[in-house]
Amino acid sequence: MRIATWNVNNVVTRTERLLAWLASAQPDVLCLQELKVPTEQVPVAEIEAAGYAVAARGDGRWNGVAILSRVGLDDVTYDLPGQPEWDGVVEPRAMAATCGGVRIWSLYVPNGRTVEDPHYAYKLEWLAALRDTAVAELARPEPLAILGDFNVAPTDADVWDIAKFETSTHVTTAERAALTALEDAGLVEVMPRALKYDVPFTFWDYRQLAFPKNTGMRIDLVYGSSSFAGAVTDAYVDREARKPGTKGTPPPSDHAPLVVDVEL
DNA sequence: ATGCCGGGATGTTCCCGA
Repeated sequence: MRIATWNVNNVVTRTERLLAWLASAQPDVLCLQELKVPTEQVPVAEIEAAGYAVAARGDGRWNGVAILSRVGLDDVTYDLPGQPEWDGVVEPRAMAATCGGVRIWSLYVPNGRTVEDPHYAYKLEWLAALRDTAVAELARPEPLAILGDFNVAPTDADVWDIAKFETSTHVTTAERAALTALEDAGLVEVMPRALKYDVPFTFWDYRQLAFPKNTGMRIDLVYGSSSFAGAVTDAYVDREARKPGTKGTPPPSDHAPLVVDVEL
């Protein structure tokens, strides 16, 4: 079974790339983030024509998550229990489904912006709610996988130059402690291998030639229950999907897909 | 050269992303 996660940075702009990637990578389940369109604009017909059931929720401008599956899509739930609000709204940043016997979460963790910004406190509250959710989900009988854009680099090696992040979010002690709390709850991180360079970055900014210079970050992560993590046979970042297309075609997302193979 | 950001609405400029 092949399970993947991809922050697509607008699912309408990226529909053609999404369909091409489904055809080439052949995932059984794909978690998407940053749909950036209202739920009704998600290209459900095109995705279904490609052989996938889809459940999605978007809010129109930012956020938005989806799960695509060709191995069943059951018990779909939206939002974290106790998910904090932003500006009075529970944003569409988390959803779960049971696919092929695996309980799967698609997550888009808040960015945080700067450590002084209220968005950063929101991010930490959000990660605390995620930890509580993980505890509850680990009590379920199925193998559990939590995939998505965590907006946290687990170690200093997971950004291209830690010296550039002295005052930044994504690398703070508090954010990393939130990841450690997930592990303390019983989750295990599934580490992808690098297909090029030493660190399997998953994000490269659109600006300043970040992709060709490989000034990237590893912020899209996969955590699994021990039953899931123990069944992983391979995991990698598909850098090919981050490359620009031919002239005149839509640009890539700024994130690359993260692919996990499991034999359960 | 993979090559100097991209997407959206608040719209012809600004906010956001990480």
